[in-house]
Amino acid sequence: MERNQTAFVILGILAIHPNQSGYEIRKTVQQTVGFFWGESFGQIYPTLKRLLADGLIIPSASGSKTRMTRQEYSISPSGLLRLQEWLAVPYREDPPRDEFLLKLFFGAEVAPNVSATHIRRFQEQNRKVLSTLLELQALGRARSAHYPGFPFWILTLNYGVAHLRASLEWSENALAVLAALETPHSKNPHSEEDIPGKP
Amino acid sequence: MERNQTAFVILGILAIHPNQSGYEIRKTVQQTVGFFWGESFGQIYPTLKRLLADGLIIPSASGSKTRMTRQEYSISPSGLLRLQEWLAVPYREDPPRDEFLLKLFFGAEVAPNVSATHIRRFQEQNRKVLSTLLELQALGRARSAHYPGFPFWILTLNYGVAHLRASLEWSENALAVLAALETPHSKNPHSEEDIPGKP
DNA sequence: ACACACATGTAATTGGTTACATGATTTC
DNA sequence: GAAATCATGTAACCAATTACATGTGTGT
Repeated sequence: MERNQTAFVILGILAIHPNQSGYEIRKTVQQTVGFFWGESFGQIYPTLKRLLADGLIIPSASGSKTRMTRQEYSISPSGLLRLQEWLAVPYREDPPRDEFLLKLFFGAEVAPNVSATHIRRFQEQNRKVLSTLLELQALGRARSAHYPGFPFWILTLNYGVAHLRASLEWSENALAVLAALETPHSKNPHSEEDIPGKP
Repeated sequence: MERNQTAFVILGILAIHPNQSGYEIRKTVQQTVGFFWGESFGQIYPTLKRLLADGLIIPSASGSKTRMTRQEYSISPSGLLRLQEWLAVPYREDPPRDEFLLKLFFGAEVAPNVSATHIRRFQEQNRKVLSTLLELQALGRARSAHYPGFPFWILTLNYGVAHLRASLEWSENALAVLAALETPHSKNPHSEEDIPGKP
């Protein structure tokens, strides 16, 4: 019945790195799985309470870092079991919704330049994320290679990198197609561009 | 202020192909943008009513197909304007949430085989979708090449195909990595259980 | 003194799925 | 006459975001 995925993100993060506060958990999420998963405080804090009530996490006194008002948590044995249970269940694929592709799909209703603008933004965004992932990869190899989770982290990073590269390659071609749409072959004496469409 | 994306999907679909009922719209959505966008009846029918009340779509008598109880709609001039307006606005990127990657990321908490099972399922699923997209591509070239939207439809299909191929390539490698994890550095059947790399 | 990051929480809203309820038409 | 598909809607529920509210510690 458990649909609240936030609970499992928290459990998983605490399994890797215990003694974290809600604030820290969120930061960790952003820094590790951020490129394919997001969590908001409005979700984290209530879930933390529920996990505590269910005995899946346990409070741990803030040992050292700061003496600020904060509550740290660690995963409990039953929490780990719960996490492992969930990990064994087939992932559910939620209906994808990609607004970028949707706007592109309806591109014929507006000037080609509108779609080109979306694609250029998409390109920039992907380049940015790609560079941070590559940094993460380098950093990870230097810092986390001894963790048991390391091979899995690299796998997800590779996935991200592969998809970002596919996106970037695709967008080069897409921009070329749109440019050809804007300059129809007959009107312009200087243009001999043939449309990319590779077989 | 308009956050309800369903409205724009409907508008866009009706712009391409008028005189469709709610039922048909959903089918069209599935058959065209289905691989990156989903809509449920619970969302479509109320939205249809709202669009009608706002004058963005107009009822059209069911002309021919069947004489069943149904209401067909077409996009109105103001609806088309509204759609074009929306298309010009930068797409918003919703926080991605990929449960498959999340489970893989936490893979060290369970036996490698658990993750391998997820990946194999992922692989199968991707292969299926890839083959339907390739079919769609062929069908599209035969049937819809004369539509003004055609180049844009092809673009989104190409995007899908590129990503699915990236996923499939990645998963081959991922399975190899996991297999290597299960059999620690031993190509030799007579290998002794040796050091799991602790410096 | 001020800004910024740390830190925790609640309330309102919403976008969306799922299940429920109902019935007509076609096809085997 | 049973099953599948066509067809329309509502109600319950829920996960999640956003905005709001409040306060502490650190560095400049």
